[in-house]
Amino acid sequence: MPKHSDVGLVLQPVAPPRNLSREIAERIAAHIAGAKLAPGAKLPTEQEMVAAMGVSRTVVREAVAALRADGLVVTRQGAGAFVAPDADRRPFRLALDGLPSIAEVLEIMELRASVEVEAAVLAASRGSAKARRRIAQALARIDKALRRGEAAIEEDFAFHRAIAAATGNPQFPHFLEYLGRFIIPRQSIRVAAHRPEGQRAYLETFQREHVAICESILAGDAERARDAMRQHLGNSQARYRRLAAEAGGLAGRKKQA
Amino acid sequence: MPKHSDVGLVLQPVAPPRNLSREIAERIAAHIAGAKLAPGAKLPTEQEMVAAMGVSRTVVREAVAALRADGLVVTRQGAGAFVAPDADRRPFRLALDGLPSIAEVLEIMELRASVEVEAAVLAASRGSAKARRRIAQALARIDKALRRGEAAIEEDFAFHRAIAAATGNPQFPHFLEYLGRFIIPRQSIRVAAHRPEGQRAYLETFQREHVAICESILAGDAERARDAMRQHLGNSQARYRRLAAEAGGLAGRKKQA
DNA sequence: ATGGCAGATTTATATGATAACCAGATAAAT
DNA sequence: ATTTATCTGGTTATCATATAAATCTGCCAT
Repeated sequence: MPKHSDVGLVLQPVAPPRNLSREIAERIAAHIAGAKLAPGAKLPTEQEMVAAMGVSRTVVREAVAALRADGLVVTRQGAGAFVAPDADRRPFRLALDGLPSIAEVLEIMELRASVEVEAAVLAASRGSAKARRRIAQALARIDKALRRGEAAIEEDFAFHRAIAAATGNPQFPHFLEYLGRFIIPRQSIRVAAHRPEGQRAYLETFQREHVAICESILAGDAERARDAMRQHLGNSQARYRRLAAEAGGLAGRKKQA
Repeated sequence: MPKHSDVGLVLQPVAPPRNLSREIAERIAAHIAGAKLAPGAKLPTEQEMVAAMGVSRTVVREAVAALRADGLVVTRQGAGAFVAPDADRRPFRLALDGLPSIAEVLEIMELRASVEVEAAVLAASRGSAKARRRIAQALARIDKALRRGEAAIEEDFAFHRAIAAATGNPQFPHFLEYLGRFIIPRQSIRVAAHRPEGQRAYLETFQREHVAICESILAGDAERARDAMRQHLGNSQARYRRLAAEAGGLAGRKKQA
C-alpha cells in the first residue's frame, strides 16, 4: 500500500480547525502589537469589539480569556481590559509545529546539552554536599534498574535532574524538566527499536559515562565534569542520529511545511 | 520624590485577582493531572462540569478556552473536550512569581550564559559565512551607537542574537529572545543608574569583550570563543551584582513571599 | 481640598436558545 | 456484501439577553 501511505499528509484536515475565538484572540494580539499599545493601555470594551468584529460577546470573552491565560492582558471588573505590565514576557514554547521531526529533536538535544554541560560545571564547583549525595544516589538507582534489565529511562532523567538541582539555580532543573518532555518519549523509541543484543553493550557504555560525570562532580573537578557531560550528551546525539538513519523514514517522517 | 519611587513594588495588588474562570481552569487541570487522564481521554461535558462545580456555562467555557490556549486540552465541536495528545508539553515559563528579584535575574543570566557559551562554540565551529558576516555587522553597529554616545542596549542584544543564529540551530536564538525580555529591561536600569563618568570606561571594556568574541568566532576558534563569551557574560553578572549591591534596596526589593 | 454619594460604564456571571458538528445506528442503493 | 444516505441523540460553538459586582466620574457637602 505504498500508494496511499502518506494520504494523511496530502489530505490535511480541511482547514486549521477554524475557531472563531482563537482567530479573534490572534486578531486582538496583533492589534496590540500592531498599534504598539504600551503596557497598561486600555483595550476597547467588549461591546466595541463585538461591534467592530461582528462576533458575539461569548467569542470575545473567550478570546480575552485565552489572552489573559497567556499573560498578555489583564482584565479588571468594571474598569476594562488592559495590556499586561509584563506583556513582553509571554510563555516560552519551543519553536515546533506539531510533533518534532528528527532534526528538531536533535536541535532540542543540542540546546539541552548546552545547559547541562554548564550545569555539570556548576554542580562540580559549588554543589552542596547533600546535592552531591543525591547525584550519587541517582546513579546507584540507574545501576539497580539496569541490573533488573530495565532501560532505566526515568532513572536516567532523575540523574540529570539531580545534577541540575545541584547547581543551586532552580532555573536549571526547571528548564531541563521542560526540555525533557520533548526528548524522553523519543528515547524510549530508540531503546525499543534497538535490537536487544546491542542494547546491553550500549547501556553499559551509557552507564560508564554516567559514572565519569558523577565522579568528576563529587571530586569537584569542574573541567572534567564539563568534558564528561559534553561527551555523554554528544554520544547521545550521535546514537539518536544513528538510530534515526537506521529507522529511515519509518520513525520520523519529514514534515510537509 | 524618592519617597514614592518604588511604591508599585510595595503596594502589590492586595489579593490575587480572584477569578472564577481561572479557579475552575486550575481545578480542571488538577483533575486531569490528579485522575491521571491520558492524552485523548475525554473530559466531562460542559453540562456535567456545570452541575459538578456549580458555576455557569460561561465560566466553564472560558476555563476550557484558557486550557485550550495553554495546549492542555483540545475541543472538537460535537464530540467533546479531550486531553491534548501533547498535553505534557505545555509552554515554559521561567519560575518567577511577579517581577524578578535581583537573585532571580542573576539566575536567569546564568542560564542564559550556559546557552550563549555553547552558542559561541557552535558559531565558531560551524557558522556559515553569511552568519559570521552578520555578527561582524552587529559588532560594527554597537561601535557606531557607542560613538553616538548611546548605551547600545538594543545593538548589544542584536549582537548576541546574531551569534545564536549562527549556530544554525533555531532553538538557540528563539530561547535567547525569550530570556532577553527578562534581562534587557534590567540592563537599562543598570546603565541609567550608573554615573556617566564610570560608564564610559565600562562600555569600552564591554566592547573589548565583544571584539574578542567576534574575532574568535570569525577565526573559527571554538575554544577561544567559548572562553571569551564565558568571560564576557561572567563580567556582566559581576557588574549587575555590583550595581545591585550599590543600589541597595532601592532598585530591586526582596519579595514578600 | 477632602470625603462621600449617585449614576454611568464595564466586566463577571448566569441563562436560554439556535446552529454546526460528531458518532453510531439504521435504511437504502449499488 | 459493500458502500452510501439518512436518521437520531449528544456535544460544542455561537449568539443574545439579563443580572450582579466592581470601577470610574462628577457633583456635592463639609
